[in-house]
Amino acid sequence: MATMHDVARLARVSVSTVSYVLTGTRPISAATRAKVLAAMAELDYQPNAMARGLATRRSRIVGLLMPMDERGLGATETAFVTGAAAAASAAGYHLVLSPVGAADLDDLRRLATQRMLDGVVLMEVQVEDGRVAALQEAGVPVVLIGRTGDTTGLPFVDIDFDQTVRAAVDHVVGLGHRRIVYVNHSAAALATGYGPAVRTRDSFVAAMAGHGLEPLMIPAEDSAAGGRAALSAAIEVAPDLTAVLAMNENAIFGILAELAVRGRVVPDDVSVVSMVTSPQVAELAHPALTAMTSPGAALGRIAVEALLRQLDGAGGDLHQQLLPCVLEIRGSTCPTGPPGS
Amino acid sequence: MATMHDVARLARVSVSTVSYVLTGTRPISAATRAKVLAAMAELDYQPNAMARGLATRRSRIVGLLMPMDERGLGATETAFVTGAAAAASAAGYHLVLSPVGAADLDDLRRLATQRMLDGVVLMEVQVEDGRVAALQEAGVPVVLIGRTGDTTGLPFVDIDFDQTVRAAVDHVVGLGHRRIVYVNHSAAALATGYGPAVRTRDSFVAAMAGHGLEPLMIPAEDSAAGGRAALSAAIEVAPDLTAVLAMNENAIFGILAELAVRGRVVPDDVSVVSMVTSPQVAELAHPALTAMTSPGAALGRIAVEALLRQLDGAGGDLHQQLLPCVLEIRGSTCPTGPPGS
DNA sequence: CCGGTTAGTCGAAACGCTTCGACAATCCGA
DNA sequence: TCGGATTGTCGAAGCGTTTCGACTAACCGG
Repeated sequence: MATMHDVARLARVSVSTVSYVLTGTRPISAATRAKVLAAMAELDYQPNAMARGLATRRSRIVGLLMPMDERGLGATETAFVTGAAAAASAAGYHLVLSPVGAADLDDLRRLATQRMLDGVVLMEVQVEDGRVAALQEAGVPVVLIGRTGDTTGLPFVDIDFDQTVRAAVDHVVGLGHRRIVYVNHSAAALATGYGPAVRTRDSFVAAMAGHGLEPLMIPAEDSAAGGRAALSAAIEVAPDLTAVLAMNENAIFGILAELAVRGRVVPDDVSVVSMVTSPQVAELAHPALTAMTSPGAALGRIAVEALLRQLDGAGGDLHQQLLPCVLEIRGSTCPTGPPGS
Repeated sequence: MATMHDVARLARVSVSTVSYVLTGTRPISAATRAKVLAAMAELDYQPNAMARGLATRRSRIVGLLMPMDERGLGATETAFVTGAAAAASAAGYHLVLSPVGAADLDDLRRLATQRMLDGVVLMEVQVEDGRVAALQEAGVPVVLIGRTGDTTGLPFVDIDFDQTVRAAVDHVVGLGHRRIVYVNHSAAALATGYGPAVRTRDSFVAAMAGHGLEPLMIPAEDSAAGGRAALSAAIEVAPDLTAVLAMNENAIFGILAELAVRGRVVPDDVSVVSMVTSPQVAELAHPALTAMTSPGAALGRIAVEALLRQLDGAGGDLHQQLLPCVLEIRGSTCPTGPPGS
């Protein structure tokens, strides 16, 4: 635990000189710099992060705020986290994981006011999200993964759900499908204004309308059982369906199971596309799922990078970005049979 | 951003008095305490975490160190993370996620010497893991999730792989199966001494021997494709196999797919048990998988709690704990048919 | 009624860094 | 050759806490 004092003494310079060598804030002669660096190496010196943080009023820590209520994270959210952690670490920042729900605004405020976090990335953003305002009041820079209803002045990165839904719809319509059902997130998610749920619903309606088709959406709990129930419900309403798009990472396996039970084979009888999915998950099913593959880790990375840029004052332009999901055709979709067959 | 000075001035007491009210280190009269608390409330005061950290030499931050090389985290590891985050947060600590691989020991040393972390939880521990020594040299308290080969003096929490494997083997043997193959993690994981891989291998051999059966283990890459390949290999060696135990969370779906392709139905022809798995994943398959369900979040929680206890000096006893996986019988296992049929 | 605790408070010195103002020495163009 | 920049270094004042020693006033047993 050598301190700067020790280094200074050993190098026979003043403490401030050591500091300048470290931060490059002022010019230092090559000779002195060498002496100081040698002393540092000899003492195995590492600056004390707390002291530096106190003096600079910057902790070099950013927070990743996510509600951790229910069942933990899906594969997609996990990718955000790892992407964010990697980006932070690459920039010499630390990433703290704060399980602070949309509910406990007081916890959030406390967290924000402690000045331990230079900024935060907010995950699982609701269309109306009190956390954003709370953080802004506390003067903590924020970047959203996802977005609120009104995004004016708010930096965010999100999946381009509209593009995603349209691409998926276009894909199956292009294959000849007409009777298409969209299995969304849960009714509860829809009700609380969970962005991905409401946005995809709206886009689905619009996309189907664009093709002159009737939109049929069914919400599903985020579990295999939920998926089975949803598919049963869908078949009830539209026995003649030939394609299902599913948003819900876990539900989709239930959907496949229920289709199998009912003797409808994928993709011959029913085409299935998984909506915001990692390749690994898509490969789990058999046949492998045609999917809109999510930008995953990139989202987390970009969010953190935007946040750091904002911190480094470079600021200027507001970072608002939508990342597309890209269609990867695997084995779960195919053209409809000849009409009338 | 009120400071302690502001509070002190408003309450007409000295700074140290405010501090004593906050920390309870010295007796304070009820009247003064009330004044101080009122002032804090009025100013919306929150202690500055950095300053406190500097003065106390304790950051109230613990690290979760995990290599984030490959494909990110599986569902099981994700559960560790969320469990750890929740536990830290509940204790008023912060949890930083540090993607520091087993390789970059220098990064680790730097991290450790910065005194930003009061202690760390180490994930994905190898049987020989240089990180442990590096951290101990730096004087940073550690708790492992997993364990090294020699655990003397090292606090850890791990899954009881021996119990898990035995329970799974006993289950299928009890159902009448004799020709049983174990699909392990990848050959690479085995080679680098990844604990779960080597330990389950050994336990499997022992458990099978205990039943007078021949152990057959096949490594598999951690992907659906890996699982398919592994099952093909298994059938090559043991065409008459009737049960497969699989460790590999992703591979297992490949195994199921390959079985389906080969016309072997689960569970009638082949019983399958998934080895260290979350219920959600087990429910994804159809039929739902009989599985040894992993302690998941509990592991992360317990690790952090043990670490914090260690930090609070309570210390004393070394925390070494193995958590069992519990067998949950679902649809993927059943008794063998009548002999000779 | 007196010396010794104890309760309650204060001031000042850390903690380990950054940064500002000052100062000496060197440089350069006129 | 001189005066103003520039370069390189130092000392000291923070940053916002905790904590130690000291002090006062009240308390208590003998």
